[in-house]
Amino acid sequence: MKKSLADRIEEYIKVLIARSGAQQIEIQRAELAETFSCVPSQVTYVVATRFTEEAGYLSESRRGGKGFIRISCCELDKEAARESKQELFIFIDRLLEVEIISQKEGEMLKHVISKSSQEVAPEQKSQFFDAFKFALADFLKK
Amino acid sequence: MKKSLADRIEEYIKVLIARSGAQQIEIQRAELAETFSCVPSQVTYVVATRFTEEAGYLSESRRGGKGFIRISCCELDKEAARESKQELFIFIDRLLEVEIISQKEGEMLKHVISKSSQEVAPEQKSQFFDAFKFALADFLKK
DNA sequence: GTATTAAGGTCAAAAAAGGTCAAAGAGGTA
DNA sequence: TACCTCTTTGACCTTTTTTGACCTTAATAC
Repeated sequence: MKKSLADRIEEYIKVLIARSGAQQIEIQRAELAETFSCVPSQVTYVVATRFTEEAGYLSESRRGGKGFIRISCCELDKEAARESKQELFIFIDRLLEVEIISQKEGEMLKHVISKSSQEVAPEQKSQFFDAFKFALADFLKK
Repeated sequence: MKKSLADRIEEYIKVLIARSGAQQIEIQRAELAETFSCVPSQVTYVVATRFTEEAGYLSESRRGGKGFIRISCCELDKEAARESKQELFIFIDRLLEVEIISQKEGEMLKHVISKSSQEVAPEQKSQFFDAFKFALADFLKK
């Protein structure tokens, strides 16, 4: 199969990560776009579709002067956190199925969990999600 | 990461604080600007955006002869967390009053917030509560 | 006391990134 | 062919940084 532009950019970024030794790299969106002679939003597309949390990556960015896109290849902590979060979401889905909570409540919980967990330090996320699940179960028991 | 001027000034100030041993330093705005060959207001910008209360700092200043900018690294984490949590709960109460959420939803939120926040590091609790409040507001807007 | 000088503050414009979203294109597949 | 999914593009938006002109306040000199 012929590689698409997106595929080639993805590969390039992966090489950068591998080379860096660290588990984190920073790229300039415009610069990378220049390298591949494409529009900057193409880079955004690649990062959004290929360097997802599901795929084991985390991406952050900053706009303005000396802005950047940081892609980190997450370690065990992050993997554990991902699993705990997923477990929690599955738990919520089950609560929905059996109608212990409403659709709206389920969405609300997922939303606030996702957003607020961003403020929790990586190494504590897993515990955080577990505690949330426990607290939710605990509450509903009553 | 390509550091912006603001980043470098921030770093420099943090080193000054670390070196000083004390939890308070005083800088001359013009002098610092000179060091980094930038306009003085750049220093004001850095102090205003990076050494905020939220970030655990307090800044004061005096104009005129013998003027200075004093930055103290405050130990108000706990107090801030307490306040943020209270603010969040008051927000939830208001949502209850105007019936945007149900009694059950309000209790559920408070319960999971209290329990899960126990897993969040002290210095991040305040941000966590704020983020939760924001996420909740954000969710309900939609 | 008043004038001068030596600080720091404000605010808005310009510049420098990255983000969003929808439309158009490409490639497969029933 | 019709349809669907993934990719590519571009116009427009938001955020963050940098700069500079102008304002305010405090100490000191007269």
